[in-house]
Amino acid sequence: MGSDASNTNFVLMAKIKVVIVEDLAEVAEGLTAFIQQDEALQLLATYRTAEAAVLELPLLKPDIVIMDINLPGMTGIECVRKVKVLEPSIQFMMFTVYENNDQVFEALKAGASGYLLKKTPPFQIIESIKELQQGGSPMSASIARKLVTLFVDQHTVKATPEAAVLTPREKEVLNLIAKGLLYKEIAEQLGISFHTVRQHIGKIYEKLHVQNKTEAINKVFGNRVQ
Amino acid sequence: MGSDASNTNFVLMAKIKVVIVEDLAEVAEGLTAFIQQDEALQLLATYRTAEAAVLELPLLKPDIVIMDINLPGMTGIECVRKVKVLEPSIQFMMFTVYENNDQVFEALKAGASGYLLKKTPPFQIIESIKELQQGGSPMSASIARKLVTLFVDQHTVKATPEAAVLTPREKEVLNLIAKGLLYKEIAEQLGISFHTVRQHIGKIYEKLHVQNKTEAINKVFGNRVQ
DNA sequence: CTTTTCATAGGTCGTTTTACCTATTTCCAT
DNA sequence: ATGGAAATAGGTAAAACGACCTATGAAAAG
Repeated sequence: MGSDASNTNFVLMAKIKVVIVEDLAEVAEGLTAFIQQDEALQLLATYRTAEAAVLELPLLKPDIVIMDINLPGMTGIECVRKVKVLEPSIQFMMFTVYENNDQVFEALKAGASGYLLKKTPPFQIIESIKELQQGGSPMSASIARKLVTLFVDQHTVKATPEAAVLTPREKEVLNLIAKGLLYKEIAEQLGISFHTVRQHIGKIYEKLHVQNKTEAINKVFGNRVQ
Repeated sequence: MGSDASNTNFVLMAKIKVVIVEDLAEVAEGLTAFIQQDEALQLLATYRTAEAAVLELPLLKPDIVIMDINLPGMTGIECVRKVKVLEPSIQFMMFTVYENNDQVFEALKAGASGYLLKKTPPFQIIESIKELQQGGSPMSASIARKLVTLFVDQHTVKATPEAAVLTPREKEVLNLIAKGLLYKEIAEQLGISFHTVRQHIGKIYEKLHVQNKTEAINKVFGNRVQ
């Protein structure tokens, strides 16, 4: 490996192969300039649409793709999803002006690993490309906060007004519901009657303002489904 | 607000009040130097132990605490947990050489918002303090990757042998079940009949070897209950 | 060209869940 | 000691669910 680097003793490793997918010419040109300035990076191509990228990326097999989200036609997120199943080794860095919660989470689920805002200073963009190549998930601090908040919400029994009202016994019952037990099984496990279980569950639903098991579980344990 | 900045037209906002909790003298001194060099930051104090910090932080009320994790006696994580309940407005930046998964997640659950590795270059540490103050969650790219990986694992239908058997339509139905929708609501949403929904769900249960909604959700999405 | 799978639609029947009631005992706080 | 909530137990009835069937058209696999 590294035979293409034999004519220079400066670059010891192969250059990081980068592709840009961005419809705005100015943004694409700006990125291009920064990338071309860096010895460790090699810009392979720039696409204006997700449709073009979907066709070409699996053939080009770059290391890193800088992907705009709001593209005409297919979104950048959809593009990541499609390419990622074909070539999971390609790393995607989302690049957008917006920091909409759902977009962030959708992009990550689609297979993106990095998420930068367009206001990120150029030197940090370059730095982030290298971090992404090394297996990191570089992201703007405000984006990271969204992930942290979600994580914390999911791993703490919510201290929301609603959940806080549940009595210890009710929380106990709710935990057993979440395990998938039937009313009669919960009754047996807790050594109380079937009717009492129903009574507890009714109170839980009332306090949480929900109508069924699944909603209650989603409400008290962080909701992991969109 | 800002009366203490009236004698200079350079600093428009109050300085960011920083505290360091770190037992290693060299590390603490290094951090101190960087912080004191920056006009926007003000170092209030440095503590050598978590025990001392727990007592003093609620009184000092700094904006930001740079917190080492591996302290003698009480850990930095435990310290964050204790102080955070008393003064939730204090923002904690974990600062450690290790990037152990559990430690990262425990620190975030305890209430930390930022997480830097000690190898982070000084200018980035300073930058991160400011980002934390502005409500972001600055973290090293490798730390962020841990969060992203966990998030993706939790929000994708598991690649278990069982779940892999589900058809695209079945996965779609399962996602709607997980949201707490009724059969008739799923039918409406997908534009198919109530009977077809039952048919899909029956097949899902059969393939997953489960008997009801909750078990199916627990099986395919990571188990949220202990 | 046949077989299988998928997605669709339907029926029946028993079980489970949920809503809406009443009621008793205990314990805690005013 | 009285009022309130928590935990217990029960009844009734409707809605939702799940098991077990059949069946058809399209698409994929053989």
